[in-house]
Amino acid sequence: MLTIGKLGARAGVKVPTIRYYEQIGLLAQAERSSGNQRLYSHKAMERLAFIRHSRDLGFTLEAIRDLLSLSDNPDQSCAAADAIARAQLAEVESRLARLRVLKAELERMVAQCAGGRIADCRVIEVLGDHALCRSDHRLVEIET
Amino acid sequence: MLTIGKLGARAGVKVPTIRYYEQIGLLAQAERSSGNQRLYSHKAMERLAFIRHSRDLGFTLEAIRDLLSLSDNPDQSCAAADAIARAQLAEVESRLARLRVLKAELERMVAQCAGGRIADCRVIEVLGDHALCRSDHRLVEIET
DNA sequence: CTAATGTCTCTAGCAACTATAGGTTCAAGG
DNA sequence: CCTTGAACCTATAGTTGCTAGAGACATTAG
Repeated sequence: MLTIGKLGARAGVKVPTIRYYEQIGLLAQAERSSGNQRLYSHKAMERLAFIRHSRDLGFTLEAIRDLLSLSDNPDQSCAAADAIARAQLAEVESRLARLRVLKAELERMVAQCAGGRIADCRVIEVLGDHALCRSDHRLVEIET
Repeated sequence: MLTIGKLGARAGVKVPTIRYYEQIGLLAQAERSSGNQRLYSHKAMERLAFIRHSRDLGFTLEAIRDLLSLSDNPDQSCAAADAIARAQLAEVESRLARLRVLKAELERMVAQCAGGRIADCRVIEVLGDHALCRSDHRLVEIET
């Protein structure tokens, strides 16, 4: 059995984060030692590694909660797990698209800054007037 | 003069968000009507548009605070504004790089799922075992 | 045995909003 | 002129995913 510190070191998760996961019910309440310290089995470590890995891949804790409950029922269809992963992929793709536009805009802003005074600076100008942007990186429509 | 609702509609910012910006001092306290309702000038709208646009481009409120104080003092050098934009660009580039790795990993995961039972599900399996991943996306920070 | 480290609980804080409750003001229809 | 309903007001609490701190108890190395 592992103490919480060793578990954290092994799974790459900070100790308060493990306690937080237990608090929100993502991890079951850990066994306790005679001195009331948490003790973890190898199985608990696998579960934590699963969570850690999913977080690395950008899944929300809510999605991970669903994925965990799926993996606890191995006889169900995996369509639900597949759907969660696909949704995450779509989310990542949309973020990528938006960031690419943003990067182009920032590069343009930086390239055009001639190093003069603020009054001439395109950074301020571009940020103050959306019409000066080449592309529409806005996420929400403006109502007039 | 615009009421807060019209200002929000025009600038594409929700009403509580505008009040929040005032509360944290990003916007000055608005003038009030005889009935104590906030009233905004065209100038206030430009400032809000500047904030909105900067948020769209991924600047934090702290960076925006700096940019605003720069644009309020137009006779300074624009080196500071340029530095903020450059830092933002570097941040965006690193986020892009990380998201590209995630996307590849998610695509691989989803593509391998044969659609059977959870017990055979590649998605669950990969999430549980980082060694099945092609890239070490774990070394990068989680912010996406 | 003692000192250092690890662990415990509890509370509060972070960004950047968003939501709710309970009240006031304003503009338009009858 | 009056009423209705939308828009406004304040204040507080909730969101996500942790992180930090305080003060007390447990364990371990020397």
